[in-house]
Amino acid sequence: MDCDPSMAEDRVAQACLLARQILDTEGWDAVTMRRLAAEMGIQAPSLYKHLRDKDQLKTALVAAGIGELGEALHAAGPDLAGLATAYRRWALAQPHLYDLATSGTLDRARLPEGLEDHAAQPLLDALGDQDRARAAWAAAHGLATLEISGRFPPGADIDAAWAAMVTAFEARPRRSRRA
Amino acid sequence: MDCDPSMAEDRVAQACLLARQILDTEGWDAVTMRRLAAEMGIQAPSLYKHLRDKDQLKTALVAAGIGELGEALHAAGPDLAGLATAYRRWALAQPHLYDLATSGTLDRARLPEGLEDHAAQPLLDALGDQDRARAAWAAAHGLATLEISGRFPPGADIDAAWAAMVTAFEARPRRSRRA
DNA sequence: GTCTATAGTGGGATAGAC
DNA sequence: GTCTATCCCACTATAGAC
Repeated sequence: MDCDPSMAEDRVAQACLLARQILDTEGWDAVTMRRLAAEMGIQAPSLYKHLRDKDQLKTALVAAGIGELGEALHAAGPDLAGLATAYRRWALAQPHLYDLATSGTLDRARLPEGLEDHAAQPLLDALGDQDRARAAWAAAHGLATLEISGRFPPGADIDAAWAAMVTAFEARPRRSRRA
Repeated sequence: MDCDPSMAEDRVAQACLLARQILDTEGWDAVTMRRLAAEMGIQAPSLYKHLRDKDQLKTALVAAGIGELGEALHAAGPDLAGLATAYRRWALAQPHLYDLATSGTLDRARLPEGLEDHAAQPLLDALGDQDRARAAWAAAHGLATLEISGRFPPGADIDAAWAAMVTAFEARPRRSRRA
């Protein structure tokens, strides 16, 4: 299942797009089957003729989020500073989808094969090896989530924190990267 | 309000300790007013003679979490590697409390004054300036949350990712730290 | 494919008697 | 400070008629 707008006459795609809309503006808790149905002009139980359960919807949104974030990174160019900016910008532009896609457990079996790897590829290319790439990904994720949830203290210079993260990971590690 | 065990005859402290216990073993969703009351041997409505609402309980647990994490960092010694290890160990030892204390919005007005600053002090000392300290804190937070929620791919070397983070932040930045 | 009706579950919180 | 009785809310999901 996906949320392709081109097939919006399909009830499934319609529900998915609507869910995305509600998610973006009000968060996942606001996405209920009753509300989806109401806004589609049908009764809630009728949704279950099209969707197996609510989790199917969630999975589709998570996949869309990971995919879009990956596209943003692929479009950003190879240097770490640009990747960080792209990552941050995408996360802040749709904070609820970012949270949904990156928090909590992930049922990899229900996601498209290779989706995560493809999204992470630009970071791997920029950092040189898996371990540094994972550390940098985690750093970006930490900064993004803390910024989204307003966890930095009121006067904090968040731009500078992102810049410090980029600086830290730009320096080559002591031992040369694996051949 | 706090969760001091020494005053466990107090209903408030009793509820708080019990909540902590349930949180640690089953997560925040398992902490319900009904269940707390049941395990205390009273009826749910009676809880509201002692607690204003459920959020009061949550705030106390969040404060306890931040405080304990801070203690772990203060006990760890000054070097970044040791701090990272202490951070990771504490987070993994009580993942549910860690999540509760670090995810979602934080109502600073209801937290003890200076609690966060005190907890963050060791990182500030180790990193030299606020921006690097915030970046490193975010990196540790990202690694911890991703590890707790099982977000790293099955074969990932998580130890190595933590080590790469420490290495990245150990190098001094290009410009000398502010005098 | 839609409807009505409803099951089943869970939650937070309040009123008022004792 | 405890109780009983309840209210309110919300949700996912199913059964069966049309």
